[in-house]
Amino acid sequence: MAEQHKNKWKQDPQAVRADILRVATAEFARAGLAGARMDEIAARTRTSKRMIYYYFGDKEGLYRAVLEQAYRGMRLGEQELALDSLPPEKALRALVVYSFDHHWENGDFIRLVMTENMHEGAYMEMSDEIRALNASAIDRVRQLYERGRADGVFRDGIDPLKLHWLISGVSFFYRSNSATFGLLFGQELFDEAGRAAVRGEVVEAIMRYTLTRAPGAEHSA
Amino acid sequence: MAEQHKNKWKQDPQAVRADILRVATAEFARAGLAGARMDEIAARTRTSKRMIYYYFGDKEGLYRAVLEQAYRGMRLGEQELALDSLPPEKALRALVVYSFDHHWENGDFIRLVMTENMHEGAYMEMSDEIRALNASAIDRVRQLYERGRADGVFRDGIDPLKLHWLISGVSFFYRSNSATFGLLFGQELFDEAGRAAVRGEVVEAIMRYTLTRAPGAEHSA
Amino acid sequence: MAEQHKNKWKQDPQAVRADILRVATAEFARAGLAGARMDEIAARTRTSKRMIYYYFGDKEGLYRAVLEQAYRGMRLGEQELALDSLPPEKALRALVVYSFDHHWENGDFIRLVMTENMHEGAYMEMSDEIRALNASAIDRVRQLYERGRADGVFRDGIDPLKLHWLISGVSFFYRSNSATFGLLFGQELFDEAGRAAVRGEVVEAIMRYTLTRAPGAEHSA
Amino acid sequence: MAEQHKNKWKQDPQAVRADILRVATAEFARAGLAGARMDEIAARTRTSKRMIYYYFGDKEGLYRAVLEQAYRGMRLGEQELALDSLPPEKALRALVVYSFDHHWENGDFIRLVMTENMHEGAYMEMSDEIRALNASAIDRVRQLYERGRADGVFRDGIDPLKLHWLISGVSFFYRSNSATFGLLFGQELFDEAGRAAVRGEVVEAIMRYTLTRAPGAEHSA
DNA sequence: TATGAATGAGGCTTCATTCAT
DNA sequence: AATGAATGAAGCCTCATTCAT
Repeated sequence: MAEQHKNKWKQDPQAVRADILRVATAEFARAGLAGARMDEIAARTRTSKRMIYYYFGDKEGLYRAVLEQAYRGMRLGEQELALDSLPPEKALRALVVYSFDHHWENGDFIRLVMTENMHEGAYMEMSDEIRALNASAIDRVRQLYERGRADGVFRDGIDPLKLHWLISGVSFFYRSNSATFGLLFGQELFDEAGRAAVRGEVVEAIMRYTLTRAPGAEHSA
Repeated sequence: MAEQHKNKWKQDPQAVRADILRVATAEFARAGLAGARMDEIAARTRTSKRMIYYYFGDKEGLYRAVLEQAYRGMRLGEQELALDSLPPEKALRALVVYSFDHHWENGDFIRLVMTENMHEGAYMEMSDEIRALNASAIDRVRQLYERGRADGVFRDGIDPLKLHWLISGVSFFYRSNSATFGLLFGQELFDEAGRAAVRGEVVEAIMRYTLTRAPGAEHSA
Repeated sequence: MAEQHKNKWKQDPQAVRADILRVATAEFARAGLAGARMDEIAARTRTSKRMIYYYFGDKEGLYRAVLEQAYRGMRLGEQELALDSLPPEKALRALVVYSFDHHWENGDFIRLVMTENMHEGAYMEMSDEIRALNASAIDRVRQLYERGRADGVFRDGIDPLKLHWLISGVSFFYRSNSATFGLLFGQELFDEAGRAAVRGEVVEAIMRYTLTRAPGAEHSA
Repeated sequence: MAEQHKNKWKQDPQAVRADILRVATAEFARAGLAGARMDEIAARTRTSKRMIYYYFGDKEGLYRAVLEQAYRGMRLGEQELALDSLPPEKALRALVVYSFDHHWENGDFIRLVMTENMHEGAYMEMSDEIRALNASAIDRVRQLYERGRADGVFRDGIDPLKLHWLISGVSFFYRSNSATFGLLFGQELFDEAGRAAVRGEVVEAIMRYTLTRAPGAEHSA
């Protein structure tokens, strides 16, 4: 009776795998690869420690599976954003806003990527899937940029890859370094209002970087 | 042979402390707090494991000392940059270039800050010194911005704190996430030429964000 | 040869636990909490050091388990003494004799209690079980005393708790301080004959403390 | 200036020794031989760790010195009690009361003797001085008893050594086991009122054990 | 006589992983 | 497919003690 929550779904390998991955994601995100504890994961799982090894081989195998799923989830989320139906400038604004918020809301993903970077990308390197997933990300930016340049809204000479890098970078950094930056320069940058303000400036910066004329000119005209 | 370099300079506490910190910085930067190995640090030191505990108490105490020294070194380095003697626009360009390069060259610092963010800034929070060190960083940007605004080169309405955040953010991210970003989108972004190109775009973005008129106008005139 | 007795009975948790407790009891009794060595315990066990931590968590957890078992064993032993079938005076004599001998024969228990008192009872305080066990001990004395008082053999005004304390005290002290007392005043007090003599005097003292008339009067009459 | 309390009395070996012994007594009493920490002692001393080794050789040497001093102090205290000027019965009452209170007030001594008994008296055995000190203790009881027996107040057949043992035992036990006994049977036995009550019963028990007639008869007559 | 620095040996505990059923 | 028991290797830390000055 005290164990009633264990083994609810015997004979459902997919569910067991998903359960383990859910718990492991939280644990690896919390503590990194070295800091994560297999015991902790097993304890929070609906199944036993033995099953983790059965399904994932070892700690690194589990970590890799977690990383892959995290990237998959992140990229899938991005696809819900329909940029093609918007005019280029609005689409770019939407993309930046989305990127900024999406990163903020996915702290576990951020922390897994930080972890992975601490390991010099060694585990991501093993995963063909992750690279395939990201190829499309850059395409979206490229198409958007080309569309805007054709319209004359976006200036020439911008490398879509660097534009993507810039947008990702500030979005990522805002979340990844919120702890230290908040401590050093004030938590106000990271509360509800501060986040809106920073996001506004990020959009401003990206638009000024991209647009032919200064942003806001459309309003003054 | 493995022990040949032990105990060369007995009875020099400052040197011993410095030696330990040097080695520990590399190890914590390499593997994070959980992944670092006291044995590894001790082995690479001119002294013994016992002395590490003698001087720093425990692993966390050593980590804290490493973190403090890393911030100290980073901020001290920044002060060699003389911005006041340059006109605002050139000074800002110099600041961005310096920030970008300085972060790139200090990978250990970057990785320690990543580690610290994985720990939600828990150890930095204990250090009054670190906060004191960083207070001046923001002042430099503020003074520069005010100077440029007075001259009319910089537009109104920019928050120096957010400007500092933006510059730090892209500089930090370029290094912190070079592994994963390079894997996903090509290592060319991070080789010598790529770095120059990215740096150029970063300067461009910051200048466009800040200047009253579009950057490069000075050249075309 | 040193390892020949390892792992004879795999997969029998109760036996493993019991084995560990048996060895740990001897070690903690020998050297106290600080002086006991986990390595020593592990070495004398049929299992490994790792299993001690598996079952008992840490050194203090093991010590607590040892302490609880020691009290349990001591109190269980006492229950084999049937006092109700004897007339009060004889029952009290039997109780004192039993207490005196029982303490003497259980040196490990004595030393564990000494250890616990060195720690101000900190570990016993955590154990509800130990307190429950001892509640009955005082009841037995109370019932015996009431019976004797009803018969007029025991004088009025005695607090059963203090009577219990007195009996326990001398019984405990005879064993706990035999080393120092024997060194200072002669080992003869603690050899076979000396023990019988002291026990006789202890009984005499308790009876004189309790009886309405002087003890031995029954013989002279 | 931060160190002003160190080294106040350079060149006064006796004071330094006394200072070390004072601190070490508290530490060994607190934690026993194995649990005591040389660092802790050194830190609380007005001198340095090196001096402890200089004066006492090693930890065991220091412990022995502490033990000897503790016994010396205890026996010296006892000599202030003038029994010869009192009639035997009153003298015995005074002796019991004194023993009970004196033990209670000297918790450090009690704990050192407990410690020594955990070590089977191994260190006391090395000290001729301690044995010499205690020889006189038994003499005092013997003389008192003989005096009382000559008067007819004390009954025949009592062994002064056992009488001494009995008095010491209950006095010692009351203090040594107050933690566990208090936890098991209530702390009231050990508060101010409880202590007075227990002391009264201890006196009662010893008097009933010793006197020819029942105690209190003198009052009723 | 005095001190801060240094040390080797050993202490407790934790980890990812595997075994027996 | 599943579990509780078991494990070896290695982790961090503390101890009494001694050295260099």
